[in-house]
Amino acid sequence: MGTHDVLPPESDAWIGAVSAFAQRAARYGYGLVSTPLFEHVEVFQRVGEHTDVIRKEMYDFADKGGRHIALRPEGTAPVVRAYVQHRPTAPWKVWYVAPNFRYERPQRGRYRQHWQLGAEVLGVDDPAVDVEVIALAHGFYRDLGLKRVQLVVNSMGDPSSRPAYSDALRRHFLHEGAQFGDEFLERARANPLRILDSKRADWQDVIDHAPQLFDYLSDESREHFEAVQRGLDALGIEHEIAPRLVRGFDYYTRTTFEFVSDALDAAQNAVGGGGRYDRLAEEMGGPPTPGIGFGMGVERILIACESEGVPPVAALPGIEVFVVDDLGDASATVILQELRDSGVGADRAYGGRSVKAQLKAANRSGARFAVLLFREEAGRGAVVVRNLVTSEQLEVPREQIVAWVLEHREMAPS
RNA sequence: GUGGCCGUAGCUCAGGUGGUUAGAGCGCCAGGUUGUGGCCCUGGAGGUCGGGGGUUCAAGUCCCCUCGGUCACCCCA
Repeated sequence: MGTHDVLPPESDAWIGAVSAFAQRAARYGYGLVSTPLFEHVEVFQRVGEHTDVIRKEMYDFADKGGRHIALRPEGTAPVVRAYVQHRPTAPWKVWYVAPNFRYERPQRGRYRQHWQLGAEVLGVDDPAVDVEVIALAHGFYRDLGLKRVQLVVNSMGDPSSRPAYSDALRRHFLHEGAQFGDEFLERARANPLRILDSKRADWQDVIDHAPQLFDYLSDESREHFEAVQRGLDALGIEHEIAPRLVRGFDYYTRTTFEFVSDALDAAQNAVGGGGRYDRLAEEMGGPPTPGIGFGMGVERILIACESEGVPPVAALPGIEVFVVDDLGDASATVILQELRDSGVGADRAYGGRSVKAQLKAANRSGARFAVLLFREEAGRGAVVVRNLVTSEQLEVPREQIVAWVLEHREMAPS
């Protein structure tokens, strides 16, 4: 099916990555937005009829009411739809973590269902927000400890400058690429920008000699792009200008960017990307509203983290105490609840197994202490505490066990 | 959508040219202490050999179909 499950303990890395992003996004004033897993297909068709995502990767179907539904293939369109629908006051700064679906053959770093972390800002045209959004993504990669992630940026121009460039490109490709067959010519006619980012070796020569987008930028777009670059420079964020970076969606205007990792193998090396989409809200029936955002693939980020040897760590309590029960009454249950209520990670074995087997489980749990409940000590109102690291053992009054653990949990390295 | 490789115990894998009860390591469970883990020793559980069909006296081993996984192309997160 091209889907996959995420199980413990690997899922700890997911919690680590998602919470790191949530923390950073919150520091920038972004709130969480959650949109449905599916939308009317029209919502996604705004991303561009000539894109692969729409042409061949849409996971769509008819529901029982005959509606044409599509599972979300990307994160921006639903967020813009929600903006148009609810009209929150600008600037609207939101982040999300959500599954995306694309009907394509899976391979390493590419899945039919994959998760994206992302952020969007609507209602602001200021290049400062372009810089902020890029800095947010950049900072997140740094939080994770990724060092082999590079930023590439480009400007797609605005609606006033794009048509002239598009025409020039089309003329170039139709003239120089006649030998490449129908697919090339069709793309050249319909959307010549789509050819620019092709990785096909036999097309490269013609692409290399294509007209440059920079030569067609309007003054406004040029100034905007330069302001973005100045902002990145001021933050010390290294970036490379990639004149042929056009990205996979047709809605982009002006700033586009992509983060690539050389820790990932060749083709699937993008760990995040995004750009400005100043016309999208209007195309969805809302007021003219500039917007910018990005999406990052969680699975790819985790592959990159693994490759760089920096797996994200979840800030969650581990098991500190393991209760070994030789009484068979409710004592273990009560002590466990007291410990857990007090903020202590505590676990037990089930099924009335032998003390030996329970201690084996205690050892496996990683707990530093075992609390053993025996009839003899219980008779004088006490329990046995065993340090599983040092094998030291002592008796502690039953009613003092939680206090004892709270007092000793920070001590002794385990 | 196109192409390559692969599918044997929970995991990683052995199982020349088809031939009696399909194996190993790790993991799991139990015992070696009457109430005690990690090391060690002993034993045990666990497998429709992905599924279906076919060839054959006989198939995990050959053929076909199918499902699944994986990698690559296109392109992207």
